[in-house]
Amino acid sequence: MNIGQAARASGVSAKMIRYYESVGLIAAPGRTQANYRVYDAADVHALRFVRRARSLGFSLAETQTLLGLWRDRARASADVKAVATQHVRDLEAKIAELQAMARTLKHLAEHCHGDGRPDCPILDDLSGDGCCATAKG
Amino acid sequence: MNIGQAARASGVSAKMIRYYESVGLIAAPGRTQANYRVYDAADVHALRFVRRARSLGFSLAETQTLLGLWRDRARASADVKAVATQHVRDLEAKIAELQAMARTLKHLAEHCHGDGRPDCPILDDLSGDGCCATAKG
DNA sequence: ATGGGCCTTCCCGCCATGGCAAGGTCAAGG
DNA sequence: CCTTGACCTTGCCATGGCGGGAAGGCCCAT
Repeated sequence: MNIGQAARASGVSAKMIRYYESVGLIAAPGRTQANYRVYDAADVHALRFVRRARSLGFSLAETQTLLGLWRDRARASADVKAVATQHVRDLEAKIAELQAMARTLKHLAEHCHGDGRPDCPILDDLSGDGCCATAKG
Repeated sequence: MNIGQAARASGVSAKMIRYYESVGLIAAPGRTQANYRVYDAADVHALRFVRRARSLGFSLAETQTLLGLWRDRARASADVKAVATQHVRDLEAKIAELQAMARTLKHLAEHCHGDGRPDCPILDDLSGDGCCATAKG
């Protein structure tokens, strides 16, 4: 199986497969005499694992850890759970951060006329003038 | 006012001030004979504006737009509001994406024993095996 | 033998920022 | 005057995950 077929079978682009190999996330596969990479079903399975982990927002480093645990039949599920719950905490921290931005901005936008006049509480807030309707915090 | 003083006064690092100048976000300031950048209070005000916009998650491009509107006394507040509400939509889309990840992961983690046994629904999900049955690898 | 589709490596771009290095400048103190 | 140390200058490298593209090799069908 060439890299293109593995890419189509796994949903990971050929470019990314090479990249994952280069950073040590997946092992270097065998090569043909013409130096083409050769993949098998297990490789495709691992690539799909990576794709799914990435789609859940795990970094490549975390994905590498998970891949290691996946391959380790003697793993403790607690180790997997620790990675997952830490990532949930990271996600929730990021969500809270974005929500704070959105909340502030929505509040400011609500108080903006949104017409042809130049007066704008959004710009007032950004400029730090603290003029009329600044909603900080 | 040298760049270091402007950095301390604005909360934007000297490195970033130079970067913002290089990408055209802020205008190139005057220089001393020794080629040192010279800033005044208005520059610091603009830098604080940028810092606040960045802290609300606006990209540099959006920040540039907002800076232009800020400086344009004939602006229509509708233009500002449009940038802000679009950004709110972007933020909310990102939030929804992260929440979907967190939801899935929390669900999986809840069903993981988290003990010394190797069986783990998180890995099962990532490996695409399906839900609970296959513990073979 | 030629065309096209695949493969290879290598480099550049994104975004926003930090870090480091080599050199110039300035003010204070010995 | 000279040193010291804090500051400034430019420039390059790195991050994280990709995408794009160039230049060249390989394979298969016509």
